[in-house]
Amino acid sequence: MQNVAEQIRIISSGTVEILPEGGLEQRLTAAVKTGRPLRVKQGFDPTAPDIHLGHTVGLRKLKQFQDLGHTIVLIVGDYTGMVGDPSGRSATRPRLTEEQVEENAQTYLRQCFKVLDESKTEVHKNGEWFSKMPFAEIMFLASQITVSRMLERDDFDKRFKAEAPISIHEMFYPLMQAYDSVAIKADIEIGGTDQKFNLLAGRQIQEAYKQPPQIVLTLPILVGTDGVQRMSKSLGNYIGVDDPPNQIFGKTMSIPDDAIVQYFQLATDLDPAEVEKIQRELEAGSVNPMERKKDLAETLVRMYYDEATGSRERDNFTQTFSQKKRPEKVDEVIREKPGQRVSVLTLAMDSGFPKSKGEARRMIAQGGFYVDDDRQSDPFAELSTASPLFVKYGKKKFVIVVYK
RNA sequence: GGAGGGGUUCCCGAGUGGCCAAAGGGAACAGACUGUAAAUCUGUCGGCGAAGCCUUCGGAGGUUCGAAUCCUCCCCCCUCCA
Repeated sequence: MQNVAEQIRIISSGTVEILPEGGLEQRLTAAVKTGRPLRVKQGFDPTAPDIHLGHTVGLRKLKQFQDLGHTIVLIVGDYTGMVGDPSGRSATRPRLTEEQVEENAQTYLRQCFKVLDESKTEVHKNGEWFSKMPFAEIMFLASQITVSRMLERDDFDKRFKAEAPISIHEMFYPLMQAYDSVAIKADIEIGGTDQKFNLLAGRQIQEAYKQPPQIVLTLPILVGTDGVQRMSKSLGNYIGVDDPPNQIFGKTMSIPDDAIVQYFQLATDLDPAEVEKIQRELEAGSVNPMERKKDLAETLVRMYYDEATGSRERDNFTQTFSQKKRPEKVDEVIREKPGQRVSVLTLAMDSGFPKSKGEARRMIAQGGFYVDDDRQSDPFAELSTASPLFVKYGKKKFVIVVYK
């Protein structure tokens, strides 16, 4: 295990807050002295099984802990998932079946292990303890926190002031998450800044159970591809670690230029000094943001695939969108068609892209439909079906239609 | 239990008898431009066709020449009082 100062340097990089001050140093010192690694916890809801770059901010922090020899404990919130973290608009979530939870958890974990080392990760479902918890215990838990304290939590506070409904069971969410820390004897829990309240509740509940309160470490929230709202699956502005390489590359290219630096900071392993350099370049306008964004996109593809794929996607993107040439790989569809000719409109439909004929007509009318690199603006023009037709529908959709 | 408010096209949200396939915004998509699937500007944005027609405004009925708009019943959501 490395010396304490070095560990602190690594761990605290990129964090927003570490509470309480000095607590981390104490724990690490004790860990080094006794040779007992720290238990570092993070939980997740099994409701949305796809992890995206936003999640990787935390996961990459966990990986750092792991590399320093500490133990990572992931909590699958099958019971907390029944409540749903009350941050969204809907207070209650549909209850998932056990199989769904299991399936989501497996998918989720598989993706987590694109970042974390599976062999050094401990995984628990919180149903392990909550399914057996007697009511008396629940009452004890609930007695540890007051309503007014609960109302300090940002979203409760807002909803309370707005006279929006807050269900009692929602207030159990922080308590449950807190109890998870008791159950697994967490030394540290990490989460996004939005998790601060829940993380601190963990400290309080651990004390009630006569455990040393965990260190709380918060991390910045990554913005989504829209550059405004937090990255989330439900907002549809996410880049998933399971996305195919061209998607990771393309979606990254679609983030606003302003977000480039933040992505480098939070989603890649690029040295902070390098990131600063990029920031200065961009601010000074001495570099084309597109180039830096391509660097970013390539880096991300490399992280979740490999080096060759990264540079291949870069070339492919440049070729397809800057030079408007055909992409490297184009799928083929085969259609039955008697006779030698098809109308442009039929071909558009046969490409499989339009949701309706109206949409296809619009696309053609707007000049977004190409066959063999020629723009087709007349839906009734006829084309020969003798050879395969290379179809470009809009700017991102390509296919080769073969008639037989 | 009582009183009141509400359910509109992907989302938010206007519309209270015909001019409504339904304002406005967002998202999305296309085009132009460009240094990008950035930004900006313009356009499109229920379905099928040439004009026109068909389906849509929580559900089922009804009034009317005509309803998202009025009536009846039902379902769901929210707020307040108790």
